[in-house]
Amino acid sequence: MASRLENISQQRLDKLRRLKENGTDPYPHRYLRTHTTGQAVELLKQSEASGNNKETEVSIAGRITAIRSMGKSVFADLRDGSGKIQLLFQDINKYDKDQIRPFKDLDIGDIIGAEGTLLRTKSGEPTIRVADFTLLAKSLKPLPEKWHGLSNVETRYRQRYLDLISNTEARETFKTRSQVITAIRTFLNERGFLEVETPVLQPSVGGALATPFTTHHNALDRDFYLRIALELHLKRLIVGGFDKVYEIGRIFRNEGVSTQHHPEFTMLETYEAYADYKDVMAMLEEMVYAVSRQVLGDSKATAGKDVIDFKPPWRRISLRDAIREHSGIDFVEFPTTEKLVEKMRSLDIEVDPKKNWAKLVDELLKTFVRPKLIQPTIVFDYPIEMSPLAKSKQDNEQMVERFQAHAGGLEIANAYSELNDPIEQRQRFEDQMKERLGDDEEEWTIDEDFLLALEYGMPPTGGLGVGIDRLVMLLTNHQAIREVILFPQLREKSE
RNA sequence: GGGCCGCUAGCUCAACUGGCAGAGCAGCUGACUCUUAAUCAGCCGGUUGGAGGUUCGAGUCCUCCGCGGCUCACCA
Repeated sequence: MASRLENISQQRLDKLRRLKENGTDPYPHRYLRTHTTGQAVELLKQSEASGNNKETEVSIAGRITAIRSMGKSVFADLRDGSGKIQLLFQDINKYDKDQIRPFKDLDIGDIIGAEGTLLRTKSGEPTIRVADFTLLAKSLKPLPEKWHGLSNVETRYRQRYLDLISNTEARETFKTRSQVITAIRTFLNERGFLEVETPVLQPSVGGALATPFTTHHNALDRDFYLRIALELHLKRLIVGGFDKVYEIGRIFRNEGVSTQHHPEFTMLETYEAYADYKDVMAMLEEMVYAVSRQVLGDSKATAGKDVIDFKPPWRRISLRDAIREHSGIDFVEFPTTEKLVEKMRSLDIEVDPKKNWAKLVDELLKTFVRPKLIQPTIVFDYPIEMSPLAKSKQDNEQMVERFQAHAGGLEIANAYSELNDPIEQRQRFEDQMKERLGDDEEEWTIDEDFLLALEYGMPPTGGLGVGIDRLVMLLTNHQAIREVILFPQLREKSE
């Protein structure tokens, strides 16, 4: 027995065959439209405002999303990238004979071009009275339900095009995402930053502590890693004399997937010579504020039950004070792993015995502090163990000039005064490798070329990393990173 | 990887403590010249994610598997 989908597809294939037999090309090459639907609606408003009673002729093109047949008159909704407009096929019997057959074979989902005159129906709907139309692409599959749209999460991700056709909210989210990136580029370009592109395939990974993806280059017969950060190459460019650089690029981390993590995501990193982390704080505030106003038209964004206001200045609190405030633990009083573990256990906090002191501090931040940071908050001054690429504070060798910005309970930015002492940098890399991989230097992957670059001299520099996906989540009120990634990674579905 | 939840027509959803798998939309046929979730009449449409099991009888209970969601773990 044929399924319903097979029936529908067969019917549409029959229509396709009929159209071809009658000389209609169901997939022609181009169509000359004079207006988008949005422009057509605007044009109608203008001519109404000017009292111009002459009927304006337009041609538009898009997908038919609804058909309402009234007998001799038929209404249809047509949507393009700018919006939608209603079509009126009035007294279809008056159409040319060779148009009637194609008209009868039109389906919801087909893409057509239509020309005609603008009018407003008595219920006020902007409409084009269609004089002639052209089939531009025959659709062979039924669209999701018109009223509820497509709600199955898995299908929305696997067939994002259906999500975009059916769900206004999805369209808006990804338009916003695009606008956010444009606004960031505008902001940075106006400040004299140079946008650059650096390698995705790298012989050694650095700039973050994350598990990389590995791949293989056949001709060179060697393995490469997909980058886990942009940092080390951008700082080479600072060495090279580009004083302000940025990159907006995809990075890859071979780690767990969650509502806040995705194996490939988009990072903005900026580096500015002769600046320090305080300059970066100010720039970040201004940038997010500018982006919010440009994209949302407001400094405030709704995030679940909260309203986040990005207007500077943001609250600033040291990591030590933040953890003390929210967990009651002053980590300065517990300067060793043993003492900190003891203190945490005394407060009934479960402690992973594999974690070192820095990781425990990080856990305190993630568990007790971050979820509370709804309004934009800059948490600054981190222990040196957590930050191998950051410059230590002048008055305290154990702390570095680093901050993370949080909003809506998410970490949205990480920044520091860049360590530019090549000897100290090498030492920090080696300490880090020992910590992670032990004394077996064969296992270490240290970016020697980066260290070499530092030896030529890098100016004092302020660096910044912003998770674009998370920023977009905040600005579009989404709680899952997959909602702001067009084609999220999913397991293959076997038949 | 662990825990919990989910998967029924193309889409959105029903189906009591195990008892004939149903509706709306979409589609097809017909009526209707300003409709807009059009309306009205009729019709078509199912491997209930997959494989086993229990039972007279399984969408429903059990086991295994697949995919997804949430959550924990992981995560600079």
